Amino acid sequence: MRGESEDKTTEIAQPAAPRQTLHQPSIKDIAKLARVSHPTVSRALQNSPLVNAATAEKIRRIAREAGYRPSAVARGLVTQRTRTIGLVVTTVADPFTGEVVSGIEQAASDNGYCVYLADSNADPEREKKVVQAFAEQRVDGIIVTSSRVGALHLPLLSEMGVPVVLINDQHPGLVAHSVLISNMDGMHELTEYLIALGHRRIAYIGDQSGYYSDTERLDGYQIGLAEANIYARPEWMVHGNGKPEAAFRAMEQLLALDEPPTAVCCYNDMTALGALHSIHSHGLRVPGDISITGFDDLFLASYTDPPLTTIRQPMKRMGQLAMENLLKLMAGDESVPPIKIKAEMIVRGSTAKVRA
Amino acid sequence: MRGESEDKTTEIAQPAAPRQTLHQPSIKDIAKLARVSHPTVSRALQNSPLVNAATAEKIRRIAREAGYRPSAVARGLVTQRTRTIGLVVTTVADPFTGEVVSGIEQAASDNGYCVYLADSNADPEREKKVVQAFAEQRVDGIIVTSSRVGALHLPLLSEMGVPVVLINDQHPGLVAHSVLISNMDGMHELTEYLIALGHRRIAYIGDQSGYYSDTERLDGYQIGLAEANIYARPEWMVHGNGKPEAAFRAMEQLLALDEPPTAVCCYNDMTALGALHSIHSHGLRVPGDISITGFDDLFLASYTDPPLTTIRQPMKRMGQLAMENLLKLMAGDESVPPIKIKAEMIVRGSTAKVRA
DNA sequence: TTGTAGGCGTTATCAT
DNA sequence: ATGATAACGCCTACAA
Repeated sequence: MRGESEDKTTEIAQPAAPRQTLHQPSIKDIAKLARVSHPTVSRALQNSPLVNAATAEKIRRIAREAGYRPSAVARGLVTQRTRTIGLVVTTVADPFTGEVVSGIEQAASDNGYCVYLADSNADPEREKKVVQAFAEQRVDGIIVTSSRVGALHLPLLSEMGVPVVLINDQHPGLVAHSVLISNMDGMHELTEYLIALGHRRIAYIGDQSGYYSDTERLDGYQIGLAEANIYARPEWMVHGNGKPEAAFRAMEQLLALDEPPTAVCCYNDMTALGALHSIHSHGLRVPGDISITGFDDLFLASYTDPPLTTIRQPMKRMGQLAMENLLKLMAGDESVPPIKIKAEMIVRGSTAKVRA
Repeated sequence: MRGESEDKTTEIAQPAAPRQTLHQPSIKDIAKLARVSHPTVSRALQNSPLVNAATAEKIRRIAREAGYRPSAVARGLVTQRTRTIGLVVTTVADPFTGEVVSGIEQAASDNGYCVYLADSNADPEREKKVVQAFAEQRVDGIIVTSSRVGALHLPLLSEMGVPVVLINDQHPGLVAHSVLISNMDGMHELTEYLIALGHRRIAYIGDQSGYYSDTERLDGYQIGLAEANIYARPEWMVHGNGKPEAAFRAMEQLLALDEPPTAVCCYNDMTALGALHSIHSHGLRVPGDISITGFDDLFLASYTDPPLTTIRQPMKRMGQLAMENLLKLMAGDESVPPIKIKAEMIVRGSTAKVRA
């Protein structure tokens, strides 16, 4: 039961007490309750050693009882650091991105950062808008995942003067601090594996052309073939867009060839999903008639029929690593190296020896 | 080519120009450049009619050229509105949640709101922490999706004094403004459909017990059976946890029965995925030997083998609706009704007439 | 150990 | 139509 008449000091003509709707209490309210000055409250709440232990404890108790929450916006204004990062993705409604975001969020939260999420929908205009929004929110850093338009706005990004980390960017080379998977090695390994299984007619269903990850994976595929002295016939290399529907159509093309491939490397698991569908719809069997490989090791790669041989990307971990890199950068560490993730092949049921 | 020597007015002994690292320009910098006062800049940038059209245009031009971005944090401090919402999910790395988040983000962004994303990992402690973080960020509103712990912290939420919208909450009834799917109707429809196909031994693989959506779906299933005068044998009703692994085990139980079911209603698509796996591993066929139904209509439901008969939840749309409701609430509209989404059955290949 | 006095970058309320 | 001036809630000197 604290007294009600304690504000004698400021009692003189309080100009009709603005009668606020009793919002969150401010630091001054707590100070008044604890009969100390606001700076003391501030110090106590930050566990500063410069404040008497007993009063500090008392202040903390009072603050707790009053449900006091320091305003991050006021703090941000004075400290010029918001402890906030911006995260821009092409779309969260994508299993790969979802995992990455989850890893980032966790690492951010563990380190006292809040994350703004923005979905660009792969639309350059939208991406531009969200970056500007982040600038206005005065985020301390930015992470961009799998951007297909990143290059366009890197000037805009750098102009903000905050560190930027890119994950699997499709137009790399412009920003130093990124996290990426070794696309070439991964696809190379898959191709070698298929060749070891006796395959000779091996096709590749890619992403849209012009993207970095597709180019790298295609390289890995071509190198694999070249090393085995197999001529990579142009009609073996077709394009999808990273989603099943387009991959379905691409696979149809391959099946229509005079000599269809006995194995198909797909740009990613989603592409493999579409390819599987096409093959099944022709009454053919995987891996009996055709072997299929994916890339990513999405959750669903274990649950396709048959389960996919693929390359694992540690998506959650990649998110964490990106955030950790960003933390270092925000702390002023200049020597943050880009991170290259090693590809790991996961062999499952979608690949087998070529039919005799 | 603007002159370099134009700040005559303030040239007198600028105290050694703090030599800031040339951060973002402030409204005062723009004011100085435009030779007006900051309030005028503020007005011009808000397209206030109270400012001369010509000078307004000039100010806007200068601001643009200087790359000026008004600080949302300073604005938030004075206006007491951050145009920011908090979004707490159990995990983004879940296709269902991903879609919902995407819908929310889009609607938020379209209305000038930024969204904080927090991943509670289904951990009550974490969920509590993120809500507190949101409180400190002074978000204008909060959306919680599929919370399994929501009930625990609703007091905490309401204490913040901002509107809260729940999506498919597992402990409803405590907050008025939510978006949810008609679980019972959906599962009822599926059950009726299976019965119409001649099935009599129909099982149900649920979520963990105690959750609202599971209870409702179980109800729909039981009512469906009851209406057909089929006794729902207790051993037909088993529990998973919404994920494939647990569903696999649950399905194993069902297959071990003396009289295994000829059809199985699964709590959701993920559960159906596990059930499919189990059935296939026994050399049985879907729908030849057993019919299977899912719930959600995730992307992958079209790509299982066979594709799943299921109930569509318009996830993205639900996210949009939730955000739109929140916008109304934040605007002070008291009469925002809860939204109940109608279930829509999608018939695909995983269901067929019972074997003769 | 504590209190007083700025100031962070806006918007809002007065004047003029 | 524009300019002073005062908040907003906090932190950081500096003073006591």
